[in-house]
Amino acid sequence: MSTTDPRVRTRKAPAERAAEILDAATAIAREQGLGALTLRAVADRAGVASGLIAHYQPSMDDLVARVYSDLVEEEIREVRALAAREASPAARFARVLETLLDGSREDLTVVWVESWAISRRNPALAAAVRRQMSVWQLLLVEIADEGVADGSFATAETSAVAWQIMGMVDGLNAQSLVREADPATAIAQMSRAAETLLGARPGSLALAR
Amino acid sequence: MSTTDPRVRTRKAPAERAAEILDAATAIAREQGLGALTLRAVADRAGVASGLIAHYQPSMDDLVARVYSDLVEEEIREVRALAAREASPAARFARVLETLLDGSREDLTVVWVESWAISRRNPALAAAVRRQMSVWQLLLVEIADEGVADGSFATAETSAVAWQIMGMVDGLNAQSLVREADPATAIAQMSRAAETLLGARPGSLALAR
DNA sequence: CATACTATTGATCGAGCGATCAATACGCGA
DNA sequence: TCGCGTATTGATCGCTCGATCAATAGTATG
Repeated sequence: MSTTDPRVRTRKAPAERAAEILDAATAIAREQGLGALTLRAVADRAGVASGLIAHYQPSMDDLVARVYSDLVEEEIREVRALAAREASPAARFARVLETLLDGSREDLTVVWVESWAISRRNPALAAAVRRQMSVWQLLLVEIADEGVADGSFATAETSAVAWQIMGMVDGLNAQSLVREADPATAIAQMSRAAETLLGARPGSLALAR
Repeated sequence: MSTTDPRVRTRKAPAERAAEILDAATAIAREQGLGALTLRAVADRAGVASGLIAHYQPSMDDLVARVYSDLVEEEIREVRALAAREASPAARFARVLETLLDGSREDLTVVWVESWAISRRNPALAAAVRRQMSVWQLLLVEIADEGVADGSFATAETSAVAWQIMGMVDGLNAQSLVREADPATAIAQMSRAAETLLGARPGSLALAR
């Protein structure tokens, strides 16, 4: 029987290795949340020694912030793309609410909720959270402004309304982590609430099925 | 110069000591959140050896869950008392929303947000969170039912509406930890949204100032 | 006053964390 | 093909965590 030899080293281009490490970290965050992002966990997942992680990512705090940003950025891009396929501002807004609340993104909700707590002791993450919240809000403001422009919404405060709706959605998702609830009900109620805040015609944010 | 003698032991009645430890733990949670609740931190705060904490609280997970429950229970009691002073169901509901969103309970919001994240690795806390969420929801349902009974609200779904409003409020509070916002705006918008969901007359949940 | 009970102490264990670093060996350019 | 640069390894440090436990000393009881 052969003793387990020291690991065969495979030497890769720095950029390639860095990407692998980031991929491994991202996968862990998706599956187990940001709290599971430890030096050794990432090393195991990437199949390298722990020291190599530190070589490419001198600070774990920064890595956590980076992974968080990448994940949320991708989510925003996806949601934006889904919204863009709808014909009207009202339909776009409705699609965003539905996509965020349909329960299909639980892994991201875990990341999101953990980010609030971890931010308190990770300044880099705190900054990233603030940044990505602004990006989210901007997406909602854009659609809201379009709705105001074409007359389907009526509010002078799209910015404040966007923040409000965003907070509400986040809370409902966080709640869904603890208590299983029917997504359809949450979507329907959130849509009605959004209609009120946006000054949209009642029912105009209900999903056409 | 005298060497620092071993600590003078003060022996107290078990019930008294247990209460002191719980008080120390509660104070830490209020000031620094549930994440700061460590064996040694509680021992320092209570002025006793670390081993004594373990003597009275064999599991830190349980202590965290207990402290969480106590804090939330007290908050619910306070909010309930404030609501009870209002004359009508609509005024009571409005008072609850205002109290929860006026930004004066940031320490509890930190506890609340951390509880979601820590629950994922602390089953006792997870159970406590579910339990207290139900208590919160029950308070809202009670007021909502009273409103339906006296005709000021019109919805067949007070239970679902209560869950929804609770989630929304939690999300807005969590958001306020990261982004400073005007509480008055959040309260006004949340009230309008709640009117829609409860089937209340527009403006009936606005605060009488 | 003597004794037994137990509240209390503080050292200790094992685990996990981020970070550091000397040693090693891979692979490209000369 | 050789040698150098550096990617990579894995041991190690210092720290904090929850938990455990033998030793100690208050206090009540007889």
